[in-house]
Amino acid sequence: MPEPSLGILLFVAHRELERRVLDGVRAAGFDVTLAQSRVFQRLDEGGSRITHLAESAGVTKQTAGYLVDQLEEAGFVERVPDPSDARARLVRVTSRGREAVAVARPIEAQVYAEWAAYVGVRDFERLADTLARLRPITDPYA
Amino acid sequence: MPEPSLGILLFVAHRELERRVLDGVRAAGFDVTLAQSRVFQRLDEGGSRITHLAESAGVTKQTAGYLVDQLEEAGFVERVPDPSDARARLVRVTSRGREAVAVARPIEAQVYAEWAAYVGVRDFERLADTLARLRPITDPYA
DNA sequence: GCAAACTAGTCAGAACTTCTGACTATCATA
DNA sequence: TATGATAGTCAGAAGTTCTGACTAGTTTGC
Repeated sequence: MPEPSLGILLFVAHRELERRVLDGVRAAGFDVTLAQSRVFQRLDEGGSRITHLAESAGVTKQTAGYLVDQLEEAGFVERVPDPSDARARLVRVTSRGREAVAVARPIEAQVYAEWAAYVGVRDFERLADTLARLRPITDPYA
Repeated sequence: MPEPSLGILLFVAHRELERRVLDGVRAAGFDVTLAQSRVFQRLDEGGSRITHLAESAGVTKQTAGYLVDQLEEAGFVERVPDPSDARARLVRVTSRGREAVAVARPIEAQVYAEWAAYVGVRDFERLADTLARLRPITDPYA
């Protein structure tokens, strides 16, 4: 058992990355909360259903619906009918949402660059690769 | 920029580990919430101050105090005076708290074993090692 | 076809978590 | 010993998430 536990290490790394990106996006004038960003991040290019977003983000569909309401009101996403199923609606990123992504990406890349410089590019890439290979068993709703 | 992003990979790995351990601890009859467990995990052997717990868990000290109240009521921790500072009190794990830890540890180890088997022991150990080396810049309150 | 079971999403209400701001008690310092 | 800093709590509000019940639309099996 490593000390500190791998759990804490995963947690603090994720929290730091999330904090940096969210701070930057907010500083650029996009008013997003942590919970909103976690749903927003998981939107697929072609749009996602609420139920899928909920599973993917690990919250109930009521919660996902509530957060999508907020994102919609802020103009970051829109709901459109799902042509393949009249019960469902697709949540899609709007152009304003894409502007926020355009701010977030370079900040994320900057953090990765700092981490890679700190532990070495090779080890950083191995870290990302191993986590990606682990994903099938860590994220059943990938 | 990897796809999916490293942020999501860190998140899902942490969430899966946390879920497994928390499910197991609850199944053993210890009624703990996610927020409580996150504070509890960060207790030092000799006891921790509320302010330190708050910084380490990334919440305000009011929130940490509130969660410690709950943990105290459930019997997992106790508050004792800090001999070195009469303003402060130390939050310490009780014997009941230690029982919960005794349930959590093997579950955690089991998850690690599964992950190591899935990606290979060497890569798993590298993952843990790289995250540990990254910690100084991901966790200023280590 | 059509009734039964299932799925997508919402509504209502409660519980939990977290925050801001203000406050008391104690400590450190000059 | 006055001044500013620190540990922690209290009060109140906001944000997040849950359980349970519900409507509308889809799929399946007879």
